[in-house]
Amino acid sequence: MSTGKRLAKRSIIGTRVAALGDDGLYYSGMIQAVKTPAPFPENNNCINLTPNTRYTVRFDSVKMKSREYRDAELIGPGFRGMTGVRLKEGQRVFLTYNGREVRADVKHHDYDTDELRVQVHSPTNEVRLELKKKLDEIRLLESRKSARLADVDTDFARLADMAGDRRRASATIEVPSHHMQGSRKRGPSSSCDLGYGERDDQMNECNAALVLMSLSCSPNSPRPSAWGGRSSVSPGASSSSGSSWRSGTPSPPPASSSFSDEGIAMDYEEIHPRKKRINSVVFVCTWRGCTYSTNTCSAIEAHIRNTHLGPKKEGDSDHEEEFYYTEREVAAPAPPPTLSHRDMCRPPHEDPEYQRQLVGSFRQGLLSTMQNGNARPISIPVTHHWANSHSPKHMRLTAAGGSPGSPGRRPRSDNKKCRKVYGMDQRDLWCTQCKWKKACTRFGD
DNA sequence: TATGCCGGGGT
DNA sequence: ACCCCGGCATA
Repeated sequence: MSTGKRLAKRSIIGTRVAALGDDGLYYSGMIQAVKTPAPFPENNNCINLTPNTRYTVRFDSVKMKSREYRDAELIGPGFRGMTGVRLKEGQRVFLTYNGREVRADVKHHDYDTDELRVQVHSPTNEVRLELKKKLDEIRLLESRKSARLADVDTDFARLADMAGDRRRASATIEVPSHHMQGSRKRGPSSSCDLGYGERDDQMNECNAALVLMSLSCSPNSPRPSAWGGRSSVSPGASSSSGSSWRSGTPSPPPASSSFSDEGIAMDYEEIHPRKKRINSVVFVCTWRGCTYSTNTCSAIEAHIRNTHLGPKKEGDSDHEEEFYYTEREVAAPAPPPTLSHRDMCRPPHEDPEYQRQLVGSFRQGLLSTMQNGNARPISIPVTHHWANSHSPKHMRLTAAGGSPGSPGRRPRSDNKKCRKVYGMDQRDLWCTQCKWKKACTRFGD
């Protein structure tokens, strides 16, 4: 279950970002690799604040070579926002116009007022209109959903396709929802052996799911045979929504932004037993009946393009391939001792755990200073807001460090919690989670 | 024993 | 999503 405490530590690999090219323009791409320099010893709080982490960015444009960047150089979810960014003339940007995302080119950027003149490529008429926009109204990354919608001319063709063959392929992204639908109860121990036998395709989906499950399980770990068991399957699996089932499913986000203020919090809890260590990524083709997998993104995209989608129209870079593969982290047989936590979590400033620690220490500092009677202004650490509606393609669910021996339950922290701080009589001051007897979100542990 | 919070249930 | 609570683990 998703509680405020249980926060996703997803890998940022696959996150879409924009980065500066040699010509001074920003280009979109995705994080392909993270290089963390020698980890600080025993810094296991996920606040490995080394500034030297390098992110390899693979650009969408084939003309651009992959390059390494520091996090401060990247623009995207988990990295810096648009504030302070200076855009040159000719910069390709995206903005919402008449309720849909449109492409535009920067004509002029006034660095003082952060106002831009942009020329919009309207999908519906050929007239190129110029708009004045504020910097925070524009994005460097296109949102996948809108991009498909905005791309009207190809979209109809695609819709037609969707009705036919290709739709079947997408159907593998969805999840069979029969007996679980509407029920909050966990399913029976095996979701594959009840009511599915008569339908081949559903069976295949189950098999595919099993394959994917086994891909993400360590060979040493117990097989996920007890699917209904307490910790094998996320409770989210019982939801009728397919996308929560397969976190890697690169389907477009249902809403423009699904991020809550509790962080980009997802159910990461107990998708797998906690002890699992994950150290490499494979890209698995999700095309129906295809089991192709490879370890490079470009290879899987080439496979999908060549084998399943067929040649693309020239100049068409809709990244349709992305819909037909998923990224899986594969567990290593032995835990790699060198892997830094940083590789598996978002940049520290975005990590809610880290933020909570900051807030927690801030609050406690505040309390103690108030008790000492010499309160002084304290600046609250603020993380910038990512205005782009784009959500990263691959939300990875990763096991937490978890206490050994007692999986599923974290040791009680000694920190003051709302109950202690405010007392029962000021219960209305408690954080919501405390009120609900959930893990306190106000005072970090 | 008091507290923290997980898991589950109700609306 | 929001709210409630039984019950377990732990300080």
